[in-house]
Amino acid sequence: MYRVGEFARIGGVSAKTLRFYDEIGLLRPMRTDPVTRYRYYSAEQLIDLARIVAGRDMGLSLSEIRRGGRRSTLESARDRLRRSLALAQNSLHQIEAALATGVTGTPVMVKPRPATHVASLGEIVVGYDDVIEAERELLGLVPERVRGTTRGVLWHQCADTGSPGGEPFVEVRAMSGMDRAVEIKELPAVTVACAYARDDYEAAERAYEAIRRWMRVRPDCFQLAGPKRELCHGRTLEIQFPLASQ
Amino acid sequence: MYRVGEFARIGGVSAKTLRFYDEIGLLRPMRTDPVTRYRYYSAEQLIDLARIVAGRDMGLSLSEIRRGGRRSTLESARDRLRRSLALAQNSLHQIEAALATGVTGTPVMVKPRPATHVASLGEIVVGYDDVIEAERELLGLVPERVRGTTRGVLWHQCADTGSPGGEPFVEVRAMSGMDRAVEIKELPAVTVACAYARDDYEAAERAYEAIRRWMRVRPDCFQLAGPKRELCHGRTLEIQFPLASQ
DNA sequence: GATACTGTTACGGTGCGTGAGGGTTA
DNA sequence: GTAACCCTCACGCACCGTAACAGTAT
Repeated sequence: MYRVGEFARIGGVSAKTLRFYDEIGLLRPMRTDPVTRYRYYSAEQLIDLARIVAGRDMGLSLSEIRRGGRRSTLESARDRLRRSLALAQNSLHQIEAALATGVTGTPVMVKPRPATHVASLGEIVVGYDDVIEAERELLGLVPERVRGTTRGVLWHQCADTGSPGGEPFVEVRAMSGMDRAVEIKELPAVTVACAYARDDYEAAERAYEAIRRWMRVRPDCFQLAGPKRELCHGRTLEIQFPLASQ
Repeated sequence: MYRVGEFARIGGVSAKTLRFYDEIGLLRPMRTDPVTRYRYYSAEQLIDLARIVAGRDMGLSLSEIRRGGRRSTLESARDRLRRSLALAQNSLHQIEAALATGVTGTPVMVKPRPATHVASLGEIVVGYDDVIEAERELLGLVPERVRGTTRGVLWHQCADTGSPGGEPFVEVRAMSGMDRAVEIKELPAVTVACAYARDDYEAAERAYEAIRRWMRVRPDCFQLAGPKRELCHGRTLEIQFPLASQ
């Protein structure tokens, strides 16, 4: 019979851990002195402890260990581990990229975006002033009560000319009651890399450059998937690059 | 100005998270209505939120994020990530090995062992009965009051003959007062893979086989480093394979 | 008697998720 | 009026580490 301290030393865990396992009923000592409350463990219980520690090392939770080593448990734990491993890998990429490109840059974050219904004029215009004009026209055609809160510009890369074309859009909540000139389409759900800029040209350029650099550092992870989105939140601009994770 | 729900949707986090960040002072809303306690965020605060989320995605803790993106912070976070990545990789190996070799086998665990002083006869004997005999002799030569609680046998692999030789040992607490025939040596600190068996021959064989299989599945991680140890805890046998992590 | 154990209780840390129960806004 | 918001508690989770204070084994 061993007391906690020695049993802990032999088993390679802390006495505190053993007390905890006792408390939650995961590994009860063979005998507990009813007067002193001292815990006494038998040598055979080293086997039980080994099973627990082995499970812990495989990333199982204590309740999974308690349920015993069922195949399905192990499989779900494996999937969980794979996912968290991918996340950690990604974090490592991020951090190494940040260290490489300088710490103080514009922050770039990744987030999933749900699908949205938007209205647009259905045409792509080139040139800054024309985009502004098109936006004004669009807002005139979509009554305020059907508008959602999101509006901005989709920037298409014209494959032939190489010059970017803009397509202003507003989110809409209802699909009817619209002028015939506007076209309703769906912005598909997608994960985007995004950066913010205060609404001036230089800041916007810096944000674009930050995302471009961010993507250049991870060419193996992400590819651009679809037109870039420029969203307008009051005075703050949000630049989104849709990503296809690869 | 946005209320928490909409700000959360735009920023890609939950309203709960925003309330939490407010509570800990990480991201205070621009304005809080003193009567209703409603939180109101400005568009510019999306930039602050982006910095937080980007940091989180890099695996920084909230307090690290709060301290701002110092280079040293990022470097220590990177090291932390590398370590936890290695752990997770290892867990994944373990679990895949367990799935491959069958779930219900003898559990194998890894643990670090501190260095120990032991007494032995200084000779390696071959044959089960001879080992038993040598052990008896050793125990006769080491007085009980200097013995530690650990005793067992070191199994050396004789390179020439290929046949294993056993060397019984007992842990000692004092280095003096020993018969001249016994030799004091140090079992070095080492990480071991271990398995337990009830004290019969078949169970011991199964435990050996379990560790061998366990190591075969991970040839890239670990190599055998030194003589195997067989420890005797009452009726329970502990088999230890010293590992050199590679 | 000294020292090395052991006991219990309680709090802390990470980053929120999940209600419950009740006001507020459009 | 009625959704759809929002608020503040307060607890839960996973796995122990770390005191603090007091009794126990050798």
